[in-house]
Amino acid sequence: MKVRTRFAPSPTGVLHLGSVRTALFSWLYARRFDGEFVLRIEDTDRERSTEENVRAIVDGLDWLGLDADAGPFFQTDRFDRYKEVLTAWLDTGKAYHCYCTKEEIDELREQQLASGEKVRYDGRCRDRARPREGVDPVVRFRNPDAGEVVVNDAVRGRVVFDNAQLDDLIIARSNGTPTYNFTVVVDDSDMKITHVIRGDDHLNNTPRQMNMLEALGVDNPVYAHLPMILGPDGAKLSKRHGAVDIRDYRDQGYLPEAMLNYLVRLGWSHGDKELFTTDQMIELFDINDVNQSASAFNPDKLRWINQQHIIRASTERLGEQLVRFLKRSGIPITSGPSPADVAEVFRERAETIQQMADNSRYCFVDFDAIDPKAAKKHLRPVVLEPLKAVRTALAETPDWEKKEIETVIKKIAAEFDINIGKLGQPIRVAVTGGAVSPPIDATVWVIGRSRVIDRLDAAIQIIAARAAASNS
RNA sequence: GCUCCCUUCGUCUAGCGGUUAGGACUCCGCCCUCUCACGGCGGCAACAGGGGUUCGAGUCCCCUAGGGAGUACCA
Repeated sequence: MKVRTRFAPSPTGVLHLGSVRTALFSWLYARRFDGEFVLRIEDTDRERSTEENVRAIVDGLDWLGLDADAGPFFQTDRFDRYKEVLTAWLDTGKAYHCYCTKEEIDELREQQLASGEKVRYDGRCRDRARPREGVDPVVRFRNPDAGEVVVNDAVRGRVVFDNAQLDDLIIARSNGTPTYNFTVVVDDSDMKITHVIRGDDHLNNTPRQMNMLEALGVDNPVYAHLPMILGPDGAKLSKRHGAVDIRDYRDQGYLPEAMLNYLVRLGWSHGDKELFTTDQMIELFDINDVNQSASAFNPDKLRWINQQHIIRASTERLGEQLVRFLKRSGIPITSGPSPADVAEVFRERAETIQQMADNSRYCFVDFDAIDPKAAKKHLRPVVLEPLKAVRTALAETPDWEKKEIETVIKKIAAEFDINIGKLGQPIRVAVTGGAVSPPIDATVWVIGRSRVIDRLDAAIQIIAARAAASNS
C-alpha cells in the first residue's frame, strides 16, 4: 500500500517550530518511502481561523521546501461530506442528539470532580425520545461503554485506554458545524492516510478517533505521536523565547536546509551524525528511530548548524541570499563587487546571512569613519611609509588577484623588515574601517582596486596628520 | 481529581544486560594564524530517587518524585 502522510494544521496561529518539526517528519516519511504528503487545513473553527494564518502556513512550508503532493484541502469545503456521515450515524444510532445545557454539563462536572471521578459526559441524552423545546442540539458520538482501545504507536509503543474513561464526545456543534475529532477521522479515512504523524498532545484523542474509525468501518492508520518542543528554559515554547513564526527565521538569515537539519535532530538521530543534507535526511529517516521525550529548543546550536550549512552552500545560492539581505538593509549592490565573491570570502565567518550582510557592508559602501580604537592602535606613524608603498604597488599591480595581492604585501613587509601582522592590520583598518575581516589578501581583493586605493590614501593622510601633530 | 505520556552532561543526543557511559552545541585551555572565523587537539559536565529481577543493570519490572498532555459546542 502506498504510504500517505499528512500535515493538518489549524490556521488559528502561525506556523511555529513545533508544527514545522511535525510537518518535517511527516514529509520525510512520505519521501523516504516514496509516498505522498498531503496538506490539509483544519479550519472548522471559523471564529479563530484566519486567511493570514493560512498564508503563514503555506509560505512557511514553501520556504522550507516541504512540498505537498496533494492539497491544501480545506475542511470548510467538505461540510457536505461530514453532514453525510453525521446523518448516517444519526440514522443508525452511532450518534445522537444531545440537548443538555451548559449549566447541566457544568453541574455534572462539579459533582464528578467532588467525588473524584473522571470528568466525563454521562450519556444522559443517549435514549432521549424527543427533542427539548428551544434548544439546538449538538450531536454526540456513542462511544463504546466497555472494553479497551489499544494504540500501537510507532514511537510510544503500546498504549491502552479504557473505554469506560472515554465519553460521548461532541462531533457537531449546535450550529451544525462538525468538530475536530470527527472531521479528522472522516478526512484521514477519505484521504487514505496510512500514517498519522502528529504532536503527542493528540495521543489522548487517539482512542476516540479509533472508535469512530471503527464506526466508519475502516482500518486504523499507523499512529506516531511526536514529543513536544520546549523553549530553552524547558517551558512551553512561546514568544518570549524569540521568534515564533517560522518566517522570522527566514528573515533573520537562516537557510531552510539548516532549519530542517536542526529540527530533525530534535527527537531523532542517526548515531553521532549532526549535519544532514535534506537528501540524507530522506534517505536515513525512519519514524521508528524517533525518541519519546520532549526536547528544548537551543538557539546556539541552531546558529552553529546554520553556519555549517552556510559553509557548505554553493557560492551561487549564497550570493543570491546575500543580495536579498543587502537590499533589505538598503545597501546598494550595483557599484560593488559581485555578491557571490563576497559570499565566498565571508562564508566561514557568518552564522546567518544577515550577519554576512552586516559584516560585508564595507565592500559595497564607504564607511563614515574608521573605528577610533582600531585607528589609534594600528594607524601609527611607523606604518606610514610601508602603507604608501602598498598603495603604490597595489595601484600598479597588473592582475587584481588574491595571490598577487598577497605577494605584494609580503614583499613590502620584507622590504621594511616588519612581519606580515604589523602590515596586515593597518591595511585592514584602512580598507575596512575596523580591526576584523577575512584574510587581508581576500579582503583587499574583494573590496576592489579603486576603493582600496581611495581608502589607503585616506588612511595615509590620517597618519601623516597624526605624525605632523606629534612632531610639532 | 481522573486518564495518558515522559525522565542519560546546562542543552540536543548515542546506548538497545557486561562501555574508562560516546558524540554535538555552549564554556575554558592549547595549536593553526595578518585580525576574526573555520579547522585540529584537550578539558569541565549526565544515567531523578528508591526497591526488585539477574552472576551482572543507564538498559528489564515496580513504586516515589518531578515534568507534560487531555479532561472545550479549540484543534
